[in-house]
Amino acid sequence: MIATARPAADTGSTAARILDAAESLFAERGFAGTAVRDIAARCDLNPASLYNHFESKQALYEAVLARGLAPLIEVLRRSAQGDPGPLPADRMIDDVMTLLARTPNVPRLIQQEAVSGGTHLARLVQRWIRPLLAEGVAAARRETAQGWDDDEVPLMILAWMNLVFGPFALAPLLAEVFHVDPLAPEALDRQIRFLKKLARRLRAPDASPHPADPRNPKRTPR
Amino acid sequence: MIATARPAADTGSTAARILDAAESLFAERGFAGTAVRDIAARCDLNPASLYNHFESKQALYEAVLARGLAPLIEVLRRSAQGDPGPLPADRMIDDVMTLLARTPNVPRLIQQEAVSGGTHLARLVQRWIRPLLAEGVAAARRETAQGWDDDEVPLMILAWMNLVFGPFALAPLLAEVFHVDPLAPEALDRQIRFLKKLARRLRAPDASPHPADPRNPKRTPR
Amino acid sequence: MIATARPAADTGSTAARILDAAESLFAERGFAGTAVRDIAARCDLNPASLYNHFESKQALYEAVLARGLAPLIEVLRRSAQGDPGPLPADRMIDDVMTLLARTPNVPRLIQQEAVSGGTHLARLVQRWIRPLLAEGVAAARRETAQGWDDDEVPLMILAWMNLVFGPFALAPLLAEVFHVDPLAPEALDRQIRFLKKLARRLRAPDASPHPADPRNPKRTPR
Amino acid sequence: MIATARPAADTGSTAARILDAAESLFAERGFAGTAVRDIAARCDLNPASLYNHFESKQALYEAVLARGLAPLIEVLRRSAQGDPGPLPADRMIDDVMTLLARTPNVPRLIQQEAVSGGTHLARLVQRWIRPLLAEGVAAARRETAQGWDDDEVPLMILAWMNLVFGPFALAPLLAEVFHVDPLAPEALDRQIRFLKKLARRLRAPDASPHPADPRNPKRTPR
DNA sequence: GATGAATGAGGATTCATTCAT
DNA sequence: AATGAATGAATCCTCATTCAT
Repeated sequence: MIATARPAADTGSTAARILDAAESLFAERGFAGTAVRDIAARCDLNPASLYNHFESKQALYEAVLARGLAPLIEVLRRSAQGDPGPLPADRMIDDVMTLLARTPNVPRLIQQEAVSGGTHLARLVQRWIRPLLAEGVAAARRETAQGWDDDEVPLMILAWMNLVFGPFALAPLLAEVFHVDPLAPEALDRQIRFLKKLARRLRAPDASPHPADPRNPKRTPR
Repeated sequence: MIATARPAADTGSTAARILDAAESLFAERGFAGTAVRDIAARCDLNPASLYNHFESKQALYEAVLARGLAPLIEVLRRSAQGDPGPLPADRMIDDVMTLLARTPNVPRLIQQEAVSGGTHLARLVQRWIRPLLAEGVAAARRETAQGWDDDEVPLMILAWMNLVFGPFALAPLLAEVFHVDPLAPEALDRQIRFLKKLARRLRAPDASPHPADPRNPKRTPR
Repeated sequence: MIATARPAADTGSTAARILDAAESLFAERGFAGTAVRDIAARCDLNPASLYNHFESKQALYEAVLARGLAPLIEVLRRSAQGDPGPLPADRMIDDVMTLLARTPNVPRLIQQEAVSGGTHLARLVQRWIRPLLAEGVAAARRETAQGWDDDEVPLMILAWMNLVFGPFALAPLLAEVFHVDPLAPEALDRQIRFLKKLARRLRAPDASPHPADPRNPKRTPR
Repeated sequence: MIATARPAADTGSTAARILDAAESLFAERGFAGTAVRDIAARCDLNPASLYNHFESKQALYEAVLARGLAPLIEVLRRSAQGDPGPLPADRMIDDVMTLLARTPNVPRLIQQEAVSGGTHLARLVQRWIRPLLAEGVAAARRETAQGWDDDEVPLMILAWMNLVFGPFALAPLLAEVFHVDPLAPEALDRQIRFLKKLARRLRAPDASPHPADPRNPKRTPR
């Protein structure tokens, strides 16, 4: 099993309890795979009651996205706008990963939507992904400017999006493969350190790849 | 819309036509979101006919996975076992990306499953992901040995998995954001070149641009 | 058509209305032959509504059996435990037949199950038939002790089971053959009198069968 | 499990194999509960092939009934018409039971139909039950004439029908209850002896154990 | 005579949603 | 705000049957 975070807040309003239940289920099973009845069951509610708080399954889904994505954008914005400091990328990694550690369902929700390309996607992109990417572009330009062409920036953004979201989105798979919880604090710490190291290397100019490649000295022809 | 490849197969056997239709739909909408009726409609078949070829929706789904993943593992294996040559990672990137360009649904299928953590996941991992990772580990160890600790290897594998699958899996999102088909040949070429450059940099020692860099840069109080 | 009794119950709760509809249909057509949709139609309900009251067709079927068989067992028990009196069998026949006259579907349900030997049978036997037979055995032993061996008791029980249930279970056939309703009060009265007479004869020692057997001893002329 | 008889004849024509498979399945599960596909599977045939031999499921069902019932009527007729002998009922019991022992599915088929009262019933009655009863009436009149009123004859016929068919029809139930095969030779022998004893007693005048017996013995107040 | 593939009708059940209470 | 009951649409799947091979 995977740590699901956001544990105590659920004792709040009914709407919040519903959002929590819905978030985890949507993250697990996607929109189509989640039954309203199951959301209701998870917060000890009659399915009908749910409609006192949200107009429809669709509306609930969008509320879940909004609640999950707003803080992410906010963090990105603040992280990008703050005092650049010596290592802006490092701080951004820290900030974003720290946030995602508390809302690990968010990357899964995005991934689900991104893969699906359903009707929601256009809206998702318009309302959330674009602002999110805008922040990313600014940061990326500043950070990885060394040795990267302009038309490589989108690829770099996409790469970082995958590098950052991936470990969260694939958490169920990783848990199954390695039998450890990839969302445990120490695992996340390791991931953060790894990402920083990675960022450092990407910032560097290329290593002269194989000057006199000791690894495979004599290219034996076949 | 996104290029879906495998166009000519439609003229093949009925079973192949069903697999094609199912693959694209499962990739788009996931298992739960795909209706058997829609699969049938997409290959001009009565839903009942489908059951002459596959025992159930579940069995069809697994056949889709098998057909999609077997070549991927095969390519990885061959790419890893072949003559290493001077730049094994480059060749692997070439091989894998070339294959995925022809079967762009496969990464989406994996991503869908990986995120969901459903009942299928355990089987998927056991039968497909583990062999796939095994090949990856071998390659990664050889390639990225310079300057990476042993316990960073799994993270590196995961990172590459995300870097390689990501552009395919998120193709719908990218198409929505950039209004270009990320699976078009030139886009893929650019992606391949980008990944190779990335691999080269990761192979290099750190640029260590900030020699006196303490571990945690979050000094600046907010 | 055959009188189906239990007419007023329709005004009862929805669950009771469903049970009534299901009982008559299961009795008529058996479990497999009965469509949920038909049950729903018979009580002016949407098929889906039915699932608000019973978990499945199977569960509904079992509820029907329970409702029908519990009173039968109860009557048998009371009839057996009561003051034996001079003619216990007669009273038992009265009691059981009177009950069955009000729930004529019950013998048909049992017969359907008994003949089929399906999956339900084992449960039916365990929960209902065994207790039912237990009462029967006690009664039979007391009643028909005269002139019957111990190992004939099970056969006697079975015989009476057939004699008592048969007229109800075969009611549709009898109606078709004789063009009268075998469940009409006067028909049932005649049946009860017949069974009592039969019981009386079975209690007697054998008639010296054919003392000086001319083919047909005393052809009492008609 | 219950002995199903008719073992070797199946090596005959395909049609006979189909009839055998259909007979046992119809007896087990009734008409509605039996799938053509299952009949086909039981005789290692493609469902489509079945239609080379029978026009429809319905036609197959009727062929099964015809094949099963014709011998029964024939035996009854012969048994009734033959030299009456000293104990005509005994010989009839012998004949019928011996036949049914070889075709134990027949009583189950009749019972299934008789209970159901379906569309087939009318035809079944017209073509098979009436002739069958006609023979029965003749025999019954001759045999049990002593001490039975005219209007009791139908009841007597029905009673005997239940007594004779019951043990076969309820075989699955009996097997479940007593954990013995009620169709085993020794069980059938016992049954035959029991029926003969029963017939003898029914032929006798009442034991009239309670000379001053009021109609309703339920005197004892509770 | 046998079969694989195809199909319209119907099977039970689940779905999101509504509404009176 | 909460719920039990109701429902039309849709779910996956099975059915008896047909037909070209």
